[in-house]
Amino acid sequence: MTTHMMIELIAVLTAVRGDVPQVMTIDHGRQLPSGPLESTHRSLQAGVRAWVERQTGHPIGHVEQLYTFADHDRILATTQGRMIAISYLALTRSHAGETGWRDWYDYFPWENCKSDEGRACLALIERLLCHWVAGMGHAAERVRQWQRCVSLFAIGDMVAWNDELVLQRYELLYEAGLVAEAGCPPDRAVPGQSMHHDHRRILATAMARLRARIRYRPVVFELMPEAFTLLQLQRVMESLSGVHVHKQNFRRLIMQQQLVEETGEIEERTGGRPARLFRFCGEVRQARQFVGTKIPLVQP
Amino acid sequence: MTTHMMIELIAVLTAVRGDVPQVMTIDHGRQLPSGPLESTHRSLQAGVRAWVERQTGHPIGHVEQLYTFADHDRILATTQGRMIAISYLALTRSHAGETGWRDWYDYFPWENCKSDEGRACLALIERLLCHWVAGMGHAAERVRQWQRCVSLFAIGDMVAWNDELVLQRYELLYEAGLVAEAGCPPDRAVPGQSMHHDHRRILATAMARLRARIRYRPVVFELMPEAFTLLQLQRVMESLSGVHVHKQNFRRLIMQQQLVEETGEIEERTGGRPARLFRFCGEVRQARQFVGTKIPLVQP
DNA sequence: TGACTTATACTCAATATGAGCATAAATGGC
DNA sequence: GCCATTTATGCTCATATTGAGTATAAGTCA
Repeated sequence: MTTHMMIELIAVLTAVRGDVPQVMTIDHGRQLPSGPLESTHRSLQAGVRAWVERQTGHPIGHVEQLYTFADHDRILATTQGRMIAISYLALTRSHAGETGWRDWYDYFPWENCKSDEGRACLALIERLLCHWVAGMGHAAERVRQWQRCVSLFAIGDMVAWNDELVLQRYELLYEAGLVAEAGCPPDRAVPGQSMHHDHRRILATAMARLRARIRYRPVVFELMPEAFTLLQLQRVMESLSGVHVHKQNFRRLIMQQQLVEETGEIEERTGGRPARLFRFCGEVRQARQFVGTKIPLVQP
Repeated sequence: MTTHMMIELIAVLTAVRGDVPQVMTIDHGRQLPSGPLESTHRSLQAGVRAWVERQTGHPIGHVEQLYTFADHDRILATTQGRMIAISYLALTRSHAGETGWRDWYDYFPWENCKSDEGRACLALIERLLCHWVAGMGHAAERVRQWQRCVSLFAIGDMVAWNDELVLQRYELLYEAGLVAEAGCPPDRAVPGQSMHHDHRRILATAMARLRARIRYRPVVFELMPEAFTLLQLQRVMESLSGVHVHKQNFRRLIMQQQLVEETGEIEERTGGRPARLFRFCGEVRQARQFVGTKIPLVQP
């Protein structure tokens, strides 16, 4: 029953610099930081928290378990034991130019529908998937997989783009052999940097989870500075979700939910009319942290 | 690095009998079924699936990872190694009177707000929590914890009942020392059967996850028979979520989403006017399984 | 000064939602 | 057969939410 096992903790540590969501990496952006579970850790959560805070020197806000993997890829070559990886999403406030931070969308350019680069990448993916489906033997399978492509990548305006399907889209590209991790030669692969092992997959899981969370829970504020303007908040939401937001409606929803309160200060350097600064009213809402945020995310 | 470890898989296997959600247990309802991870399993998910199907003889529909625990409670006494438990939610269609099945609400009577028993239990909990809070030293702490009680148990109509907060409510009762698992003597505990280890906590996690899932994904149908009337579907949704639904609005939403199609058959034995039978159109929707269901859940 | 930027307030139509009314079609009791 | 009761099903209506636009304020920069 008791066999040789290694438990590995993998952290997707995320922060936002300017408006750009970033992830902490090691090995020149090829891997996520990871470490073994130590017996001194009171719990898994405590283990991740302590270890990440020691590594980066930053206090961590939100920490959340993502997924536990134990696939055959993860069988250790050296011992006859198995490798179990428990992945976590951790949010931290800011960082002053330390190394290791990479942009989310270096790995998933197609997830950034806001940018021209993202849209170009999506157009390319559409062509490649079309080609992939066309090469299938059975007609029924062709139809089924094309349906899947259409709904995941919102091809042809039949369905709306769903920003939370990051993992499903990556898995489709993997199945279609369009990413380097699936053994695809770099010149045929879709744009986007690959990672070692299944780390890009784990990053996709984290992105999907965070995109889902910011919709219903006030976790964005873990990534914001103490005081911020409503446009700054909107820009962070947009860059995390990868889609545009209607500015006036965004303000309306934030205000009417009383998630934030005015600091009384004014931000002068907006490039236009000065803006009021806000802070998250976490104290009031800490006890009733279950009410949920609603953010209007729309198409470009 | 490589230490003695035991990986345990714990399954919350759920089915619905009549209108009643049930969970598979062992040890006279005191434990959830669990087994060690075997090296023959290709992946964790495959391991759970194979093992549960072998144990029950039923095919499993939806399988979903819940959470991985490694707290100090779980350190093995016999060896110096650590115990890791990976919990799963699994859904199966029906069962013909096998042993081991228990009602959800035997463990969590307060989660069933539909029933008189549930409402009575909630009234009792309100009194007990009030007493717990009153005994606190600091006034600030009293206010904070009472806020928490109010929002979790929807005390005094200030906030609406949120059916997805099963885990948070259980944790509050645990902290308040009102459940047997927290060392509370049975005569002082809140109604509801306790379980060994942290198994009731894991069940709470599963219930919360399933309540959240049925709102946005068409997983209810994994629990339904092949053909069903709309009222049967509604009753299952209500019993899973524990709250009432407006019948006409429920039908409207189900129909307009085209989740189901008529079988052409008629169910005569409704106790009133015969009802049309429906089936889930899974074939059509399998490819675009990401659209999401919307179910109107309201208060009694 | 005028073009441009951002901030902020307000309006309006389309849609979604919650709640109810009305009618249809079966049952069982008398 | 008649009537109370049960469930099924179709339809209406007020209200809330949402998407999208207009209008105005108050800065910057050339």
